[in-house]
Amino acid sequence: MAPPARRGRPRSEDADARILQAAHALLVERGYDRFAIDEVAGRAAVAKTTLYRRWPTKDHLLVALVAKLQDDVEVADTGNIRHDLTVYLTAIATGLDRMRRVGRDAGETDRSAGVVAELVAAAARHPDVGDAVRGMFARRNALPLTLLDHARARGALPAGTSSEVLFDQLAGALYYRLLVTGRPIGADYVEQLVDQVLTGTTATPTHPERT
Amino acid sequence: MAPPARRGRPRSEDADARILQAAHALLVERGYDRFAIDEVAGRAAVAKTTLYRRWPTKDHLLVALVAKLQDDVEVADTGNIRHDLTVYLTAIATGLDRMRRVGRDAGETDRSAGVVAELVAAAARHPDVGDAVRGMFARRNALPLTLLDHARARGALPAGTSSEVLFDQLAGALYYRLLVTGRPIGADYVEQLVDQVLTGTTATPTHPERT
Amino acid sequence: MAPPARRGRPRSEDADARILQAAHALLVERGYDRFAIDEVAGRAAVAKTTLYRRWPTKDHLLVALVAKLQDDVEVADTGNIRHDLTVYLTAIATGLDRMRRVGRDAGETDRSAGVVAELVAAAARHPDVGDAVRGMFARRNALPLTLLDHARARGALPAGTSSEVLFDQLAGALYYRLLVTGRPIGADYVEQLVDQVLTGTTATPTHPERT
Amino acid sequence: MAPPARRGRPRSEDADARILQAAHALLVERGYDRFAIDEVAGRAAVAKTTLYRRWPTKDHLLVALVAKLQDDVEVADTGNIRHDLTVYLTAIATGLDRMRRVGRDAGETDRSAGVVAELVAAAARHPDVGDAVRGMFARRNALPLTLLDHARARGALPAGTSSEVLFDQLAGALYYRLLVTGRPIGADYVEQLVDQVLTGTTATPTHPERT
DNA sequence: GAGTAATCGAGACGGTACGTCAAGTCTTGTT
DNA sequence: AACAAGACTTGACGTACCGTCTCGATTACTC
Repeated sequence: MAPPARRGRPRSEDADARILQAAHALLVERGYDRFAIDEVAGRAAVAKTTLYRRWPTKDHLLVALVAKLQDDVEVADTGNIRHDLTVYLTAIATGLDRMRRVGRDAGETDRSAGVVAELVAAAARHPDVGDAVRGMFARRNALPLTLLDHARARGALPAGTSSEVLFDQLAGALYYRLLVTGRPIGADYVEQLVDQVLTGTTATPTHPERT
Repeated sequence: MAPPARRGRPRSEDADARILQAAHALLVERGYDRFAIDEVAGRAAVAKTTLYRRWPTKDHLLVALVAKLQDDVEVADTGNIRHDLTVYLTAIATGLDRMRRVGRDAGETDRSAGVVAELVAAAARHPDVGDAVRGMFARRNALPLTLLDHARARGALPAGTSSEVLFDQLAGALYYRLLVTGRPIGADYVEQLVDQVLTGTTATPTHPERT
Repeated sequence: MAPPARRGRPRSEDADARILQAAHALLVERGYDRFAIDEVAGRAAVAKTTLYRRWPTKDHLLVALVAKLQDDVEVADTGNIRHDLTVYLTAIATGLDRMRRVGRDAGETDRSAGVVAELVAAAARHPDVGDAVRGMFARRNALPLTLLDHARARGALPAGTSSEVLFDQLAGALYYRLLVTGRPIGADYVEQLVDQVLTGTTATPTHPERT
Repeated sequence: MAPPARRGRPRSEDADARILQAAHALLVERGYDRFAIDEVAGRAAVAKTTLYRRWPTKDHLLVALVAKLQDDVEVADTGNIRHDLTVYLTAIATGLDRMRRVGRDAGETDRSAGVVAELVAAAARHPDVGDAVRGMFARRNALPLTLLDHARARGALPAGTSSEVLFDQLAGALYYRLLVTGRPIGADYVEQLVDQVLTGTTATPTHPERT
């Protein structure tokens, strides 16, 4: 079946691009508050109507933007769960760290959470934004979860372990640091975290692993 | 030493109380957006300036409010780390759950994070609010951390374990669920979480523990 | 030539009208202090921004309002300068007297200058308001000035007389009474004033005048 | 009779002086709006209470201040009315010109009326301020009025002339220029004004006068 | 010299309005 | 239809200044 023929002038894809680009620039410059839709439109040389036709809310635009920025983290299943997790979480941590700096002057050293926090708040404000955000995370975490499933299947994790809970422990620790305690999330932290989460669970691997 | 002589009319403690009370009521009724400073002042029968003299921002008021609401969670050190942690985390989870419902109609079932998310965002927006929030959490978490330290000291946790990282795994998982994935945080989840975190670590305790 | 193509939504003339009307009503009711922009907007059923887009200040609004209220005083050149001036000045005096009562309860007998004084003060505060006010008066006084010019041309005034200075004497006396001494400005006063100003000047008219 | 013995601490005359001085400085710097009582008190190193105990209102302070600034214009009765008036009015004009510049940057060329306009408006707002202002002017104008009376008595002015109306013509013209038309008030203007007012009236003097 | 009474400095307070800002909608004419 | 431009509604924000009040500390006069 043919798609229902659209009538009238088609939407400009160029506008989409310009808007997102302008929004990105502004977000980086200023952070989410002091981020005005009017100015995004202005910079994108686009009417506000055009913008609102695409994203009904400032928060919606934010999610769309973050979703686009979200570089797809590669997940390799090398068979060494400890190594694979470390790589994956380090990538996440790096991304978070980049975001937390958004909208702040270089010199500022406050350990704040920036855009991620606003994203979370936006998700809390609008149900549909929440759905979008959760969907984004679900898609993103699908691969690491199967990674854990595979590890358990081959005996690298105890049978009773829940992949989901295990992943909560890992990702949760990262976000907790970022959003709540504000403590730094360096490579050493990630390693220690993975170590400690897998301690005992991998103490008696069915298959030997390269450490 | 004499207390530094106060000059000028002292601040009305009554006003403080009335403001916080009004703010609390309004927050519960409406949630953080649709929570207007003007109205708080109005309900507290206080001039807006009086309010702003104390808290320069809506966000500042929020933190002050949450800090006051924060009922001190009791931590008992029974010697059974698994049990103590479960009790503690359950208390936290219950508190979070209560907060997430703030400002929503009873019927609403969206799994959103409400006030906590806004708190986190507020912390990200203003450095000083961030400091306050982090301080609040630090104070709150001090006791459970020593709990873990004691447990390790008596051999209930492996020597190499970092209390802090361990706590991140636990609290982090809770906040991650609340703020990011939005999945429910029931008693069963808390139990499974504690179990899994202590798995292996407590598999070979130096001292036997009363279950 | 084509009129410069208007872009965007045109300003609502309806809003203009409603604002001025509301402002007028409120000014008459209350006087210039106790005249709140918020309430003008409210009564006009217009957003405050809509009002501020047109007049950036309470003072600007006032001038615009007074300029509109300013009923054009008819000036007839009957050839009898004494008569014509008396008529004109009486009209002015009546207008001033009406304005001075604006915003006062009927019973109040204080001899104050009301709106005119505020208008003058507003002109002193903002350069652009001053320009507007001066322009308003210039337009208004143009006719009587030519009246005087004609009178001098036909010999009803001495050749050396400056119309402008003469007019200052007349109008000035009125405003001086209104704003400074606060003494009443009745029909008899106007007549005496005109008499005295023209005394001697018209003692030896070149052309006879009808009294 | 002895004055009723005052009880309690006497008012500090020093405070009076400091307040007026500070008010003067601030008025000159800023003009009447942007002239904040708080700042006057601050500069005078005086509590606001102390200030308000003396002048119940900003406007009252203004009048008191202007009254003090008002340098007493000398009036000499030389017998030459034209000359005496010119001298007197020139003094007034100079004073007005000084006041109109108050609170403006040197470069500003707008012809506005500054403090005088505010004084007039203040008089219009508060009845008692109005009384004070009118009293001030009455005292000030008493001498020139008797000057005119004397001139009429000795035949230098026609018998039917009203001194008051005549003075209105003179002073009125000055204030009209200052407050309404904003045109300059130079020495030449004053001379022309006096000339024109006395024209005809002094055309047939009983006693000859030195021109 | 111990009251008594008013003043003083400091600064919080209630109140009122101001002018601003940003979000999201609507109305033009144009493409 | 979508678009650019820009006016519109709504709602809140944070500020400014006024004039009042409440402290504790002075500073006189009086008894």
